[in-house]
Amino acid sequence: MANRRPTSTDVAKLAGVSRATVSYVLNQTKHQSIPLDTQERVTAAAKELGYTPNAAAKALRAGQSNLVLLVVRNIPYGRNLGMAIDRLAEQVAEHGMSLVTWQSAGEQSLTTTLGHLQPRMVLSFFALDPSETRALSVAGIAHASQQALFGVSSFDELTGSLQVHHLAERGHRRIGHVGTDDADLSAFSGPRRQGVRRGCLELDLPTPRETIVGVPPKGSAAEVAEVLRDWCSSPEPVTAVAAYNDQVAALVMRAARLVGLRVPEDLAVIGVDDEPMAAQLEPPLSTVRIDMTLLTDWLLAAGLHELGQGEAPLPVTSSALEVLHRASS
Amino acid sequence: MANRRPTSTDVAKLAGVSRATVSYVLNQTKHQSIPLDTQERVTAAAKELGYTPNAAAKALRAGQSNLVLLVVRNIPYGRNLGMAIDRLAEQVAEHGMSLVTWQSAGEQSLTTTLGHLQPRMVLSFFALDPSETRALSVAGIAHASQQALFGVSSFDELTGSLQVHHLAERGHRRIGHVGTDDADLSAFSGPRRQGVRRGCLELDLPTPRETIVGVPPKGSAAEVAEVLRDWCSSPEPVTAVAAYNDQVAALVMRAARLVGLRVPEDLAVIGVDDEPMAAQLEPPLSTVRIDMTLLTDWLLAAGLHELGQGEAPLPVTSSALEVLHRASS
DNA sequence: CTACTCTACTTACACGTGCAAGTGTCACGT
DNA sequence: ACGTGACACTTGCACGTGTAAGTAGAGTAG
Repeated sequence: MANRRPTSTDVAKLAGVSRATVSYVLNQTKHQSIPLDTQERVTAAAKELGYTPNAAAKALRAGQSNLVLLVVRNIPYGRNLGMAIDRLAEQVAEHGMSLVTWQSAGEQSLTTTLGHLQPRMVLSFFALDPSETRALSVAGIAHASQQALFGVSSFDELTGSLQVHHLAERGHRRIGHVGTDDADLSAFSGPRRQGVRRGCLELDLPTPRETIVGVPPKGSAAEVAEVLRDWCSSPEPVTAVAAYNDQVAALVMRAARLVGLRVPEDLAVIGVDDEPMAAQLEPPLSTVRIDMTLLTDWLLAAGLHELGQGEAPLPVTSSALEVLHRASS
Repeated sequence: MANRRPTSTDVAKLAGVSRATVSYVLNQTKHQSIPLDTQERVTAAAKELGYTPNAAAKALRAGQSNLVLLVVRNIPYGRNLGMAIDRLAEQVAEHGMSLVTWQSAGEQSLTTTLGHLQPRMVLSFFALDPSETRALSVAGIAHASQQALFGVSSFDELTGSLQVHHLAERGHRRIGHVGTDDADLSAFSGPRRQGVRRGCLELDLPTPRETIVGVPPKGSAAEVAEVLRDWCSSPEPVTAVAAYNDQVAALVMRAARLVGLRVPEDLAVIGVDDEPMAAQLEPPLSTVRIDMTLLTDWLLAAGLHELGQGEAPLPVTSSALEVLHRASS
């Protein structure tokens, strides 16, 4: 008892009341009348001891915690996602809960963390494993993922399609897609490539040329240069490239310089993400900006709806995406 | 009982043993001998019901949780930090715990989250508020921060100093520092600027010129161009710029182009962070790479030491920093 | 004087877990 | 026949909390 954290029993003793009274005062239980001076005695005692309720005991008693877990991947997210998380944390706090983030590494299982954490709600940017989803529903944890937002064809597919539509508007017909095979990014890279294909189909453009490169620092400009040389010297040369993201797009621009292609005259380039540095490239990079706050708002609303709070949110559709036209296209 | 998650009591009933036996089997308690067939019966029952122990009850009983909280800021961290977090999560898992991340937004108080989460250990990249530190020690939560690593003069101060040393080696004497006043980054921007000053002192260089700019997209190349024009047209012109980070450095390079300064001939530029795009800029950007994994390793070791596990780690000092010389300097 | 209501509490239980201490059974040595 | 010890369990408590149900005392109405 020398140095353990104070419990509500300690507060009760100090205030000269029973533990139940302490609980009623601190939780402001409605149907229980407590005179003001007692309330003050209790709160004073709590403050003096620096009492904070034990979260584990609270959660055990309540049968649920006050935690919201946001699941992300090791993606090169920049300030955009960071700000969206801040906003999400604030909104979660307004509901009396706390937001923490879990980043899935390769072999780590979400299940273990869920066991340790026992959150009330899980939000994720991508679809979880079936086994994980099952674990969630067994445990009675609300769950919302971006996947649900657009059904099978994910949000990322739209970005690819938008890239193509933009390039086509600028008069391009033969499109190349530079994707990536990075394992962490597979949830995004597949749909984005698919979106480029779909965009070409929608606009009656020829099937896009495609290649794969590692996201920097894995991929090198030299290997991309090789591909560009091939694409642009063919009888029907590629005149525009839709890249997996801004980093790959930067790599493509650098490769173009190596090969002697001018951007955008000989080759237009567009990325995805609007990373802060994209506008500082030479030439400044056109890109598709994803409004993360719309996505996180949707995620939270969907999660709350599953908890029985609030309406089911309307689909966000394309309002979360915006093509930023800069000098590279 | 229709649809609640199974408890160890349910497992016990199904296996035809007492709850204690279940506990002994599942926790593999050493000093308790249980015949193999009973063990199998219990594990089979647990699997059949999909039993996972209730984290809250476990934490309550044990007096501590299995969670490690990593506190970060809304910083434009790229893949570097992401990979370091992955690694950290793995190491934490080896100690039977789970890692979650908390991102501090402006007004959010860490204390509330700590109350909801009750982690066993808190790791942070920067110094916490005194009130937060106090809350941690009252609650008996181990805590390690990068601040402790270098005492008052933080790690980030070294980056600034290294930038100057590199530029001086390349023959530059009049250095300019382009910092930032972004509130989220104040923990880093102050020390880095201080480091640049210290570097100049150490090498007997003139006091560096200094300016402040918003990190993109807040800051614009035009305003930086204004400053550069001033710096480079003075009788003792600035010939090299140490930028707060790569994003600001990119802004500086763009501004240089606007003013007609060639990089690196007229103006050398170096950043910090080695963001993936830095190498794709024109010219490729010199930068100071921070080895995040060394930092997170240190953090974890320090935290474990506070928990009474393992030795106190040795200071990392400068081995975590590396100047990457590219074409911009 | 009795019955009843209202206030201001207190008592007591339940949440699910880990583990110390206890219990019954059997084999073995003397 | 009688300890003795090993085995294979079970019983029961404690962790800190929220809250339903109970209660003592004061006040009020009949």
